[in-house]
Amino acid sequence: MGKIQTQKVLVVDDEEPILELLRYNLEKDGYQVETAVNGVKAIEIAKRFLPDLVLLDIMMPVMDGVETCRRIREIPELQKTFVVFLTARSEEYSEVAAFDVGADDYIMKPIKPRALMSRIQAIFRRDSKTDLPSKTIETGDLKIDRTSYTVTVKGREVALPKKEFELLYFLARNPNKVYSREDLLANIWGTDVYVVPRTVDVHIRKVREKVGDDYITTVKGVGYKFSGN
Amino acid sequence: MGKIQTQKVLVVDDEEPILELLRYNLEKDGYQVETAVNGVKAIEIAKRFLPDLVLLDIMMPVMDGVETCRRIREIPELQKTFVVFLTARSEEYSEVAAFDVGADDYIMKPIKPRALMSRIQAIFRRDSKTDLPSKTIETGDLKIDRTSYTVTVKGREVALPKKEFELLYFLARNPNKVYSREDLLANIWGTDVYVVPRTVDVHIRKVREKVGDDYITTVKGVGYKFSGN
DNA sequence: CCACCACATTAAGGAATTGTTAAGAAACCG
DNA sequence: CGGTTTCTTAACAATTCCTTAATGTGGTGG
Repeated sequence: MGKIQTQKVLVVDDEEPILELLRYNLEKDGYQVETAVNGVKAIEIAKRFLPDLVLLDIMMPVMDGVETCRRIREIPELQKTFVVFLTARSEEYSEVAAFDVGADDYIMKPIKPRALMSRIQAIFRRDSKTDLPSKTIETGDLKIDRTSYTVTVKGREVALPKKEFELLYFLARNPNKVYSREDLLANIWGTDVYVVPRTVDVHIRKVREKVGDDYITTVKGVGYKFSGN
Repeated sequence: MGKIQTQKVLVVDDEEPILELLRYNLEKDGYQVETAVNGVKAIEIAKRFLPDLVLLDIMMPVMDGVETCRRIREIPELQKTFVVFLTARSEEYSEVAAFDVGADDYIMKPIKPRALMSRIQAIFRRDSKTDLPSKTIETGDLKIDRTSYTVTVKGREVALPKKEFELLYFLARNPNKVYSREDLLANIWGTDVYVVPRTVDVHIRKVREKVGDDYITTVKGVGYKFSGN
């Protein structure tokens, strides 16, 4: 496994054990690692270390991950740097918010090292940032804009509440893929909260009410999917 | 509610109240549960019980969780078993060691039963995803896509109800192999429900009605087979 | 040629799943 | 704090799907 890597990774988290866990696994895979315990120090280190990838905890004292990411994005030398968020809760910062400040990926804690490493490899593999997830998804006469949490249907703009938006956004990211209620709960609500699966139905209905019945299809006994026409 | 689960869970913790709490919640959700109060007994029980998941307290007398996990990983029959650590906040330092011996996840104490159950579901769901065989089958002008639960015949997309889809998908996975009605019932309906074998005929007919008569062939006195042209 | 057998087809009742609504709880916002 | 929006849950309605049994069809051997 001793692949020769020259990639530089900066890990930012306020919890010492997490830093060690990540450093241990990254170095084992041959990455060059630096760590920082808050956003301010991260910026400092980033300027001289010029990492290829920053792993950034969203919840931190002094300067949180979102703000740190925004500052990193302003540094000319770091234009090509990847930023990946680490987050414990789906409630406080959503995937949508993370992408909005220029994150390249979004990983939920608890961190499973093997899964994380394969995600990181995947990020480096798409070396050009051309295939960044775009800020909007467009199919037919539906436009989903994650910066404003709005959806435009046939030119008519509709504002969706958070859960409804994320539901539609999640389904639309993988058109035609069927997700069970449990899949949707795990991905949108997170695994740390429990809500009854039928709650999904209600949100589905509200989304349909607002954007029309033509986009989300029910697959009985299985789940829901987005049908790009 | 009473979904039939056959998943086996071994809970290992030195605190009796924790064991009871977990047993109660797991059994309520239909899991088959065994418990052990230390690592040595856990290994013993695991060898004969062959659990699908082990919930393992990190801090235990006699043999701690990390060592127990290492031993479990050495047992050939338990290669596919998930190991999830239970850990209190103050014990976070052990994460590195925990993942290094092959843990699949960790859950923080104090345990919130509903969140725990949702995490456990997520773990098993992840598993069932990975061992699914190739998601789409293509032969001639028929395409069967398990991701979207749709079948495409000569470019025309048809939606099949669950049982019909499963039936077609199952037959198509082994073209030209003849399955008796009993085989099909056992594999698609499962062994714990009884339906009369002729029910299969009705489903076969409905599938033919939707995708055409050219794909499923009747072998008189034996059963049905998928004929890849 | 007819009786029998296996499968095909149909229709109807019941089972299971999803749609819809409303009400209370929780989060949000001045 | 109020007032408002959003989220969750539970109840009931609507719908789809599954199963069964009854009847139809074609082939086959006596």
